[in-house]
Amino acid sequence: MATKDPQAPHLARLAALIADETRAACLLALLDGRAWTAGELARHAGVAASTLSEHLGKLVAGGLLTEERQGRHRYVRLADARVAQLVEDLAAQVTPATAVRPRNLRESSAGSAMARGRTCYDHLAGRLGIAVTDALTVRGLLRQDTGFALTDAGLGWFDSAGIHLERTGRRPLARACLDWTERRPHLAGVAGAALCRHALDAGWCVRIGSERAVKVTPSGERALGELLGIEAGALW
Amino acid sequence: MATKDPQAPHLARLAALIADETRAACLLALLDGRAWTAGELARHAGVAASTLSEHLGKLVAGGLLTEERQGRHRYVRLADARVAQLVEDLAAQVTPATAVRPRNLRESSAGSAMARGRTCYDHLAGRLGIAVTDALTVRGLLRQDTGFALTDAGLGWFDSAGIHLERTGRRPLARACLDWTERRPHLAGVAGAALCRHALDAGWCVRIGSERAVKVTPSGERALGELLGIEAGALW
DNA sequence: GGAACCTTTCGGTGAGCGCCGAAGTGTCCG
DNA sequence: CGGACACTTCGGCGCTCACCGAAAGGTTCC
Repeated sequence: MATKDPQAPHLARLAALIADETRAACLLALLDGRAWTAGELARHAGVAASTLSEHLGKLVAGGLLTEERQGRHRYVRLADARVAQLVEDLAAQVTPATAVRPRNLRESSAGSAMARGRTCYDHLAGRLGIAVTDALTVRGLLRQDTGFALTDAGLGWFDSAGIHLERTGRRPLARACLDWTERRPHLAGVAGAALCRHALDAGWCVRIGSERAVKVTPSGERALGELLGIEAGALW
Repeated sequence: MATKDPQAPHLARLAALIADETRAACLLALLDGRAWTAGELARHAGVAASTLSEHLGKLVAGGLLTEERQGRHRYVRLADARVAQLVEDLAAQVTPATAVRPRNLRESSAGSAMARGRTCYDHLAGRLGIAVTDALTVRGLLRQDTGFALTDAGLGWFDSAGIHLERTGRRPLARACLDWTERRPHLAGVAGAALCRHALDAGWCVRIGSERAVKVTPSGERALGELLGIEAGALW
């Protein structure tokens, strides 16, 4: 019959971009939301620079990455929030099935820093992200029982905290993103991104090293306690 | 360095399952939410039965499909709503980039029936799905401006319409699913599934042939008009 | 201009995988 | 019991693609 859905080739091509271990490692690394150079990614993935260059060509051509050339460097980042969401969703689908266990102390401590707090593209994740999401929920600022949306009180909270929510085109104000360490949804979307940016700008938390992991500062603990009633214990 | 994210191999393996055109065609066909036999899928995809058998083995082993043997038939369906969502999300990512245009009259009329109304795994999609979602929104039953969630009035509406919403484990009551013909979100999740099931049970709409497409019946037009104020014109 | 550096292009190699047809297993039905 | 049917297993073929090293193209800095 060979009817086949006309979407099938396109779907397969998109999945094929992610179906290579080296490219997958690049996409996961780029989930930190920042731009990496081709060389950094090559070292991270453990392949020759020439090999990685070809991979980047495919990912850019496929629309998953955007590039920005600066001098002799090629900076590359995830194309947009939709791509980030896609990679997150795929990663979340995979984690429950085959639990990722650390094999040595180094991985273990790096893993626990990631589990404590990290960025997930442009919003907060890990126990930190969950703590914030839960605090918003119990205070009636975020509604999770019938879906996932900010309440009117929630809009007011962002306003009074001085965090501006730009109602841009298609991106939803609030969206659930499945946390792959906590296995529960945390806040993403415009509000999640704005909150994360504010947290970094205001020094509530800082990045650890050059990875995705973040840690809460003393002033951040104070701010989260005052604004959301989060106790320091919830962040460990 | 060869550090690499430990998730990378798993992510790549999952994507590889979808990265084959024949398997992608199967997954898209199975988006109708029903169980297909191996033979049906082989004919649909245009490959030998032996080839398809191997594909099904991989998809089942990978957790994307579940199988149910009945006599000499092997029935197979999407494993759960999460898998369906994943396939939908990938398909939605692909469609905007390369617009799928019908090439002949047959595809075109089949396409327009699909565009008018169809099921998307277990909920309504196409102009029908959008019309329902919009009607819920303008009546204050569904909130889309700050996320995507039913309102308290919305819970009451479902109750008074006699549609029971089972608050099961992890699945959200309401979730946005991007419609790939309308390019806008429609209602998915527990509420979307319950509404679709009720619409089929109550004869509001019926399936066309053996595909995903559905059409609204005269009694369905009446019911949608009375319960949600949807005019018949919005369904064409 | 020359040296160091990042990236890209190119040829060649090897492994993986989708495909088929033929043969085998199991089920249903007359 | 025997034939039709649905599916699976197996061997073999051919293509795709990730990988590398060597060489070339640009950029920056001295």
